[in-house]
Amino acid sequence: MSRRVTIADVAAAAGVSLMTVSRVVNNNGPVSETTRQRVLEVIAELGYRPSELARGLVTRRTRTLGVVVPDVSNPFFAGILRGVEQVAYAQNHNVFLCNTEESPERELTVLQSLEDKHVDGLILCSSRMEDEQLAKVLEGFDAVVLINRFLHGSRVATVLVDDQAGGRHVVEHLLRGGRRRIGFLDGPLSSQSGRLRKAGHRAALADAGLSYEDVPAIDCAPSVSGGLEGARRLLRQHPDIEALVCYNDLVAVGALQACFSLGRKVPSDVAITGFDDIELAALVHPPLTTCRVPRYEIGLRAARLLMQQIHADDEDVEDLVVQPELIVRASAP
Amino acid sequence: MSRRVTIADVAAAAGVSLMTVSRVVNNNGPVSETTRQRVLEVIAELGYRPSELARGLVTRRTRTLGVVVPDVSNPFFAGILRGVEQVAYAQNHNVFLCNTEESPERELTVLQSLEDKHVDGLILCSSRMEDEQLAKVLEGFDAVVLINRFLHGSRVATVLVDDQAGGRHVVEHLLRGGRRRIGFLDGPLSSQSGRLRKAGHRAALADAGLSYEDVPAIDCAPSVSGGLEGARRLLRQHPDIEALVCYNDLVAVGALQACFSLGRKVPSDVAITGFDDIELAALVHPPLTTCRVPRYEIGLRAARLLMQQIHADDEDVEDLVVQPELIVRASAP
DNA sequence: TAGAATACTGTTAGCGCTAACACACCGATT
DNA sequence: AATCGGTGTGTTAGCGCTAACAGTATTCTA
Repeated sequence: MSRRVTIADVAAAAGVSLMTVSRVVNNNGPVSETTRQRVLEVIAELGYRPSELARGLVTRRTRTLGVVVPDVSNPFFAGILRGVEQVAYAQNHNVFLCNTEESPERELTVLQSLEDKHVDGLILCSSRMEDEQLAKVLEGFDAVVLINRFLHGSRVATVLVDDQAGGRHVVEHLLRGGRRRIGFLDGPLSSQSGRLRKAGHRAALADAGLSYEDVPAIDCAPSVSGGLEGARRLLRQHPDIEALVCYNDLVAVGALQACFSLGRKVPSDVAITGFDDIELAALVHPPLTTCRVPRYEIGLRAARLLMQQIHADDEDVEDLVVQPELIVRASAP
Repeated sequence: MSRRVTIADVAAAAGVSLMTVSRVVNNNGPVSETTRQRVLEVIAELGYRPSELARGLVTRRTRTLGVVVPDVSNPFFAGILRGVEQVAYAQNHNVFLCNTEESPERELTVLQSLEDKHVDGLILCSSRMEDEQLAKVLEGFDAVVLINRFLHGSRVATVLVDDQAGGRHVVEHLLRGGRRRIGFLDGPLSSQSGRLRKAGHRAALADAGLSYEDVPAIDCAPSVSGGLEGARRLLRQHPDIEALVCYNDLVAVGALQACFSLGRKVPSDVAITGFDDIELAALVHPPLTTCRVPRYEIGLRAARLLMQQIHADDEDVEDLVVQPELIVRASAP
């Protein structure tokens, strides 16, 4: 790479001062039409492009966002990231991506490095840090949006999924289909989403005059094998189950495999529902009825919220709750 | 955000010059042990962190990489990205992610913006740009690694998948299993990977004394529906087919569905193979025999190659060919 | 026609940092 | 005693850019 063309080169070649070039480039301040044309010509000729580094140092705007996720190769976060990058691109910003790999130490490290790089804003997904430490680190940023993480006692914009409504949709759908004896594969106890979805299940049952007390329910790992084992146990303990509500699509795929190995037909013997609507959900046999969490849209809206904060003068902070959508397929028609 | 602590604040508080602080921070140049300790104390007390922006401007190193992919939400690219970020993190670099959404114009735009941001190196996946234009744009970067794209007549480091070997593995495996009458769902004609895999198929058949001429083969879209349609047509035209070799796992899933709807048992009537080993491959029924493309590892190795270039003085450029691995599952035992 | 407003351009300073050099001080060498 | 080389520190300049102010020349107002 030969030396980059600088604003000084352009100024010299066009026979004007640095500021005149700067004014043309940034399109602010008055410049006569003839001068502007001459400068633009020289710029095109030399292929001048302003250094964002130097610019950022003086303007304190880097046109740069940070996105921190546990793991990009998780389709959920990849979808969010794509949404964020879409908005960033449309507004001439670039996106730093950082994986935390679920480690709070790494999370802290990457947040600091993003601060050192002077990002204009930060989108932090599913933070695993303690409230107090998180609040402190976030002070280093001008604009922040949290996704899937509520920070108590702090005015930070937040985007959340309405898991409770999603849980309710799923159960109501099964009840409408005439299934009364419903079993639950609840996923890991530690999951906040799981607890919220469970609350939604309970509410739907209560509305239908059913109690949650004697309902067959079991925790399981949020994976295919977790669903397989869990469903086997549940179906053996409660052979009268007509439907299985699963924590997410992976668990539901496991449940599907369990039904297959136990000779239970899906959906005629047992209906199955998942959650998230990952690609896989539509591709297994039978395809899964599930609750779609609009990950791309979450990314879009979080990024828009962030850009709003970046450009706004006031400190007002908006929150957002995204509604999941019931997707009916053959596993629970 | 209150004003950041600068090196001047530290220098003043410690009663030394800026350079002494700089020397302590960067651990270069001689500093007496007592001074070093005092400076370190002040740094810790004030919470000073050097501005990467200012540093980058003068050192011409931003500790920043760019990764350009068609679409992060494609698991293949997400896996690569994760590998790259892993290496970057380990070496204190940050990663700019850019999606091109398959648009050459957008690709050009993001490449320019990465140049403007002074990235130390670039990893470009599956570039859709013309050779000539690409070569020109890449001149703006000190270090470049291309993934899944060969650039003729230019010395650019490249990481490629050995698709031909992969294609060969798959067919050889089927032949070993005694299947002689093999059908091919070749994917889109435009795919370079597809052509290479096809060459591998042909070589394996030739080695077994079989000609490729009268072999049932058909192009199809690289998707589930493409595979479904293609397999239906192929199986109807050639009812004696014992195995289907599919362009990728999605096509294979479609083929699986086609066999199911035609009442052909997999693998007893028809064996099926995919390519890529996406998550889905292990989760359908029966699970797919496929060829694993190690996307995470590709990311790792591309990033290491890039870091090597960044730190090396010479202009030497290494290439890399990654071997796909045959994964045998129930769809073609 | 004086004075003010406007349009255009230039100069200066500085964002936060480090490279390069300058300098003072020490003990060791000739 | 003069010279050398090392060690620790400071000073200066400048990376590439823009904010803020300072001119000019021109036009407008009363």
